[in-house]
Amino acid sequence: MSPRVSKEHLKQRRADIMKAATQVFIEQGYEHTTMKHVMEAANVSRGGLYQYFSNKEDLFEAILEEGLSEEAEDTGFSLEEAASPQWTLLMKLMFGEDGRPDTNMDPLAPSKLEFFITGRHDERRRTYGEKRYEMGVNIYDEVIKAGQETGEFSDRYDSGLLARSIITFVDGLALDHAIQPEEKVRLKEQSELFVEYLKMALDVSSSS
Amino acid sequence: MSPRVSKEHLKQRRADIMKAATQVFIEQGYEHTTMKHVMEAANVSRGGLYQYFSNKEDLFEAILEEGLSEEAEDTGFSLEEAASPQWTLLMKLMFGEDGRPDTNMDPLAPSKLEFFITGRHDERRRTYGEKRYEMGVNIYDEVIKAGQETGEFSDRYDSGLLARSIITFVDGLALDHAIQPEEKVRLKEQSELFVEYLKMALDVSSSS
Amino acid sequence: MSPRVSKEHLKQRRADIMKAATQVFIEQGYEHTTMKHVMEAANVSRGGLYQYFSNKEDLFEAILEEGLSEEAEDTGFSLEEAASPQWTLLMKLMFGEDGRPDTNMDPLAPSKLEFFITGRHDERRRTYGEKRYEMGVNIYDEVIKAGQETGEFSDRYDSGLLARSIITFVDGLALDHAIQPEEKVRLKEQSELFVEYLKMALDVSSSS
Amino acid sequence: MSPRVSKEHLKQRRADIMKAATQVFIEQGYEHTTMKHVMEAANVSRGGLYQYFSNKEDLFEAILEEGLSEEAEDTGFSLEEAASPQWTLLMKLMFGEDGRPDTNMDPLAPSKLEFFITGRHDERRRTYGEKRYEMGVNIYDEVIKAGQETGEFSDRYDSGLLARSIITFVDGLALDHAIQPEEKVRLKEQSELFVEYLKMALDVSSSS
DNA sequence: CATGAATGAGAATTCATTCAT
DNA sequence: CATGAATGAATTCTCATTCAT
Repeated sequence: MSPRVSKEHLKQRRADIMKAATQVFIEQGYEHTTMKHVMEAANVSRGGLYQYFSNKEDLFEAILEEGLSEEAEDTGFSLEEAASPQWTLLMKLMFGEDGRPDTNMDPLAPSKLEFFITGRHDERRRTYGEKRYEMGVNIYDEVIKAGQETGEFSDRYDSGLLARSIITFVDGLALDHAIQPEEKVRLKEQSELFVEYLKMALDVSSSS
Repeated sequence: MSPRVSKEHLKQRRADIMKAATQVFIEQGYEHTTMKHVMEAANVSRGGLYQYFSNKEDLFEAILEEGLSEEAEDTGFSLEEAASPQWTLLMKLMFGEDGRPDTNMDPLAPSKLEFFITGRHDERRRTYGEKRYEMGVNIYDEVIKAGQETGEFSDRYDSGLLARSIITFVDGLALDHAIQPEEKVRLKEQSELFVEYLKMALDVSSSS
Repeated sequence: MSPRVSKEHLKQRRADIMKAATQVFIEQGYEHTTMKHVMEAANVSRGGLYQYFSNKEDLFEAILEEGLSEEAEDTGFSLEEAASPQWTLLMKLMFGEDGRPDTNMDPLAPSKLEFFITGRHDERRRTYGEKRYEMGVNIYDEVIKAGQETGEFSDRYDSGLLARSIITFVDGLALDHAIQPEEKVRLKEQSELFVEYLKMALDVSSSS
Repeated sequence: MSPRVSKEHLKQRRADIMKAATQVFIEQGYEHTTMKHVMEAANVSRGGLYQYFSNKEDLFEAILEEGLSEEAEDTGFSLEEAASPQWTLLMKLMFGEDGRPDTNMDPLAPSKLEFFITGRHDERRRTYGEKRYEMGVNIYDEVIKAGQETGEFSDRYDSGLLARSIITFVDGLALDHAIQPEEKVRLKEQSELFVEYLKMALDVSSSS
């Protein structure tokens, strides 16, 4: 009656496939990745792969969701550090735990962009993309709003709009970096510049 | 046996195909457009199409180039309006002839992003993309540098970096707008906000 | 190490699977039914299913056999009602216990037709189909022959041929009904008409 | 401007493919025939085949339609032979030009049955099947009705019902013959018997 | 030059069946 | 016996590109 292979094992297998697939997506991009690539990278048979994911889209979305929940964990953590100023929070949100602009980018980002951009005419994908966009906006919006309420930030600009501009910046950077080599885009410097933009818009003192 | 069809005619035919193809690319996106779509839209036979463009990539690049030269014309025009302040020029560069943020976007932009992003692992396409990026940076760079030299702009920030941040913003906006409906992205407001960022960074007085 | 599960239990399980499978076959047809459908309907694991039936064909044949033996029981019963005229018997054979044309059809009939017709090039299936056909012919043949011998029926036509024409009619009706809605085929009326044909051919007085 | 290959050639190619496909369908049946079989039999490449027929269903329907129009031609011919009694017409309709029961059957008939029976849950196919059934009924109905009006036939039974019984018989015979060898079904004799049924039902004198 | 039929590589997906646990 | 993960053969369909006419 009990399953031959433990639930753990199943989860593990699934996770393994996703891990291998992630690598493939990073290397080949979303469109150019075929299920065969994944099969080979994950060392699964065709049928085996389809047992876990019913198609490429499904597989990719699973990877996206995973990324999301990981982020959420990280973020959740951050938000608990209650006392810290909203500005610190904002920086952590944008640049990860150390809150400093750096040279790292999510290596899957280009494929994500691909996924959403090539699927922009697909109802399902579009909706999904919008949901994600909204979530992204909301996270930043809340932090900014909080800062504006406590007076830490100027409320000269609408928090939602500022939040959107952050997303725009992040997406634009991901896009450019997907195509240009790092040194052309100047990832870190641009990030620093954008932080300056934000400081000015929020009246955050430079010393922060 | 002189050519049956004049060079003019050929040029015209080519232009017609490009025009029709542009529409198709706008509607279907780059990846999802097939040569058949183009054939039908342009009313050319398969062979005919391949006579003018040896493949889809070639066709799309021709359209890109055309767009570039048109822009260049526009820009060239602007640059001749010598006396105007660089700020005005900058705005015209970003938002077109009237120099004001608006709701319009290049309708082909999403497909362009697609083209470069799905082709990021292709040597040829990548190089081409880099060239375009560089050109974009240069145009903005020059205007900003000019403004900084005349003292119209503060030189607190590196002109190349500022130029890049404009590109990042424009690309990010195009990307988000490709996926989200206009009202979610708030195209115009974001543009206005970004202009504020720039004003602050360049010390341009708000009255401009 | 006595068997953990009683023979009874096994039989029951088998019967349950067959019952569930029958439903599936009725709803989906033979070809379109997959073992997965059956698994789910019967609440058996894949392996479990294959323990009882080594493949889809096997499973379907089991169902067919069951149907046959049930019919045989019914028929056997009928035959024991010795005194009744052969005509009554014939009608019971064709239309069930009440011996009257009606609107009911074996809901599995379409799938049976499918089974035999798609498998007509398969040696095994073909042989099986022939056996069944022969059995069907024989049953009717015997009754008609009996009637002819007692003088109840005219012997103008060969009993085997008449028997075959009954099968042809029944099969034809099943086939048409499988595809057409009842009202198009006029199941009951056609049956009544066919009974008239038979009466005429057998010289059975209309009052019967 | 003018097509390289004449329209004739095209039509010919299409006809050739259909002819080859018909053979394959006859030999393998509808379900078991794959596009690859057809490709090989017709000596077309995959793409070539799909240029003419967008899938197996489409191909088969084309063959069906062709058969229909051929029949219609034949029938049209028959109907013009005005003076002949309706009975003769009826026999020609059932058994072809010579109007006599024989041993021939449409070799594609089994596949047709397959097509409709396996597709009985498909909206499109079902509708198509119903249309064909109706057409078949109508043809017989009209002839019978005509005969009844001129008094050539008894009008004891409803012409529509008689027409249906003919279809039922024809379908039943096709079905049984698809599975049984000819000698088991006794094609010719059954046909003769059915003609007797009809004669009795229509009061057609035996000498006809 | 133009035409469009033909090609065929490749991608996705489905399912019956096996087999280690 | 039971389980269900794994397998892989088979099939459908798409499309960029070529090439004979």
